[in-house]
Amino acid sequence: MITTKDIAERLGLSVSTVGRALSDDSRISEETKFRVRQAASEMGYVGNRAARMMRGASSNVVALAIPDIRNSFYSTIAHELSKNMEAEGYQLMLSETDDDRMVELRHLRELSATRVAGVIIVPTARPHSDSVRLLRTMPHLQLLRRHPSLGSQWFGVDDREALRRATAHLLELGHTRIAYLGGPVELPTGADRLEGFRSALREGGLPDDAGRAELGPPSSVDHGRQAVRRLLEEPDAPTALVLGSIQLTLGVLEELSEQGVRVPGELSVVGFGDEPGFSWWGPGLTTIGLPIQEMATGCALWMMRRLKTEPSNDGPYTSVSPGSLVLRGSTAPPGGPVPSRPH
Amino acid sequence: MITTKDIAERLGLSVSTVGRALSDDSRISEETKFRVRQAASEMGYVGNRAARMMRGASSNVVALAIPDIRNSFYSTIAHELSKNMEAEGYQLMLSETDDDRMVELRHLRELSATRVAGVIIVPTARPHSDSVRLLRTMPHLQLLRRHPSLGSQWFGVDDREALRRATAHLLELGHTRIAYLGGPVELPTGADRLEGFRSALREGGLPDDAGRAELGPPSSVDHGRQAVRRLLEEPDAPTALVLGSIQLTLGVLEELSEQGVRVPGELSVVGFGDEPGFSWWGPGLTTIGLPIQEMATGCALWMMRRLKTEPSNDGPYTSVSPGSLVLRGSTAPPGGPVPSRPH
DNA sequence: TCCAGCAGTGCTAACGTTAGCACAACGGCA
DNA sequence: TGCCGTTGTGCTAACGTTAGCACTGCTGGA
Repeated sequence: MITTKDIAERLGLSVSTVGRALSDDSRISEETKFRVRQAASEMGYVGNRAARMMRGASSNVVALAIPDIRNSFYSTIAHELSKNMEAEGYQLMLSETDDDRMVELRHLRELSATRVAGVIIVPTARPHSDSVRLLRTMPHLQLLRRHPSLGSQWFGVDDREALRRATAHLLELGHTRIAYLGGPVELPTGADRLEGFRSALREGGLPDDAGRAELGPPSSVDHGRQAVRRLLEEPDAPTALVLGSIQLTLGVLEELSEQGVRVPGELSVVGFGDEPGFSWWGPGLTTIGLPIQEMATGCALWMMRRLKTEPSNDGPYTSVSPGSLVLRGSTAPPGGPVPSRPH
Repeated sequence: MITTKDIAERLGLSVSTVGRALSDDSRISEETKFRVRQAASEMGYVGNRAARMMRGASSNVVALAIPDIRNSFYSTIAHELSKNMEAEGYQLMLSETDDDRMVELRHLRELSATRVAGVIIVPTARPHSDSVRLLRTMPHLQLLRRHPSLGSQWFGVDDREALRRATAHLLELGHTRIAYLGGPVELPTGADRLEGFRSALREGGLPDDAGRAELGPPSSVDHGRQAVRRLLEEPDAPTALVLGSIQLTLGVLEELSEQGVRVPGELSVVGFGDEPGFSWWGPGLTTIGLPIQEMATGCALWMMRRLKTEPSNDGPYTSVSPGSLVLRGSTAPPGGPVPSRPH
């Protein structure tokens, strides 16, 4: 690797002069600057960031710690972050935790050793105490999920309200046997979504046991398939289903397609998220649309500002809207399809 | 940040001893090692990788440079890479090029400055000469697309064969007016896929102008919608359509759904890739399934081996199978649906 | 008794870059 | 002529870590 020393030797200058010429220091003559830049370019010089960091410069890397990049939820976030940060000269480190606290810890250890400038994290259900300790030593921002012992900086969706609205929509259509299928309550988002579902039922004046809630092990496509299969086999099967995760939604849709369940005739369905295929699934999936892009952009901008200015302006919690319910054909009054189909 | 010096001062030792204790040097007494480790843990010491790198250690970061992480093609690759590398203690840097050679160049400059251990890249159509120069200074591996002036290490799909098979399938069903909708020929993959389409037509004994090929600007969902709309409005509209990109496929499916085109009655369709929604689209989408996961794993293993051993064992090109055609309901003889539906 | 060998530790330099200070050469002004 | 400020450059130290070498006691054999 070419260093400033190599350039200095070739031009008969000192490393200081070369360094200053490359950083466009006003004390260096234009002629010298030109010669240095010329030589640097010819020799393919690329500054060593590790050495700069040792002189106190901070790294230009921000890490994104998420469960699984294949989840389009997270890939959208990664994309928005990357785009916004590239413009500012920052790089994105990707850490997949697989929702495993030990993997999360191993990643955070590495990130800490690399002295990343900041971390944007979707924490696991119960992060290891060392993870918490490590995170506290670096600028960090929680995304979607919020763990109490971490910093108060958080960006996310109003999960409770989102599920309340989705459930309320089904109640308005006249459903009284509604099931909810969501992720584990151990996750803050899982708990919030369940609570949104329950509060809608209460507001609708339904008895506590009217709504069935099936909460999962870590959300997965397979779990969605199995859960909906069990649900439909029960004697008093629900007439409507609300979902609380993208992965579960994907599984449920596949299973319903395969089994040929009539939607919304036999079952009304409200999905979670708005993936490419949701609009063309069966009669079109009514779903909870989330403002992922806005959230990710907000996240990126917050982090960029945080890294450029002093950490004094730490505001309180930040949250974005609960998104909006995207109405398509998969929801109707119980039993019958809608009298006059919309759209 | 805590350094070895801080630990040394607290214990009344020298930095050398502390450093050696932490790296489990055999010359240090067990008692000292214990005390050092204890103190390090208490004080929250995390080694500074930048300093280690200055002493010749290589970084533990491998970069993945891809057009867009939102494309599930690439997010699957990122996931597999991340998973395989985490096990070996490597981190993944994500660089989105947006298929823009200048963005690609900016990223490569940063990666070079960070002294990443290696780069796995899906190059843009015509990388900047500086990009080529930079890549040559680091261990790199081309993915999917292959640029001639870069190293010979490549992992990818047999695009030509994949499209040849897909087209042959339509020919076997009796179609004679087949359209191909793919990405720009400037991309090696675009050219290969088009060539596969054409060669199938030739083998089928069709005249050169039998197959219409519509090649796009950078593949996008919108372009897919518009292109298929134009195609169907033409006087001598094709009876079958083969697609050459995931994004285009998504756009085409949306448009066909909206317009209510009867598939496979009016039009037979073969998609590209196998996304979650493809199986439940209309009659089920016949599509070109790609062995993305295997490819990504192979890629990760190659890079890990390359970084651990001397770069002597550089084999020649590596390629994986062209995948397999997933037969579903969207293809049938021209005009009529299949007599006896499979499955 | 003397020295070799060993265990355990410290000193120092080096990695590449940058910032503070020093210094040389020069022109202008009193 | 002497002094000062300016311009352009060099010297040196520092960042945190590690590896080579040196040093100090101590044990054991000749």
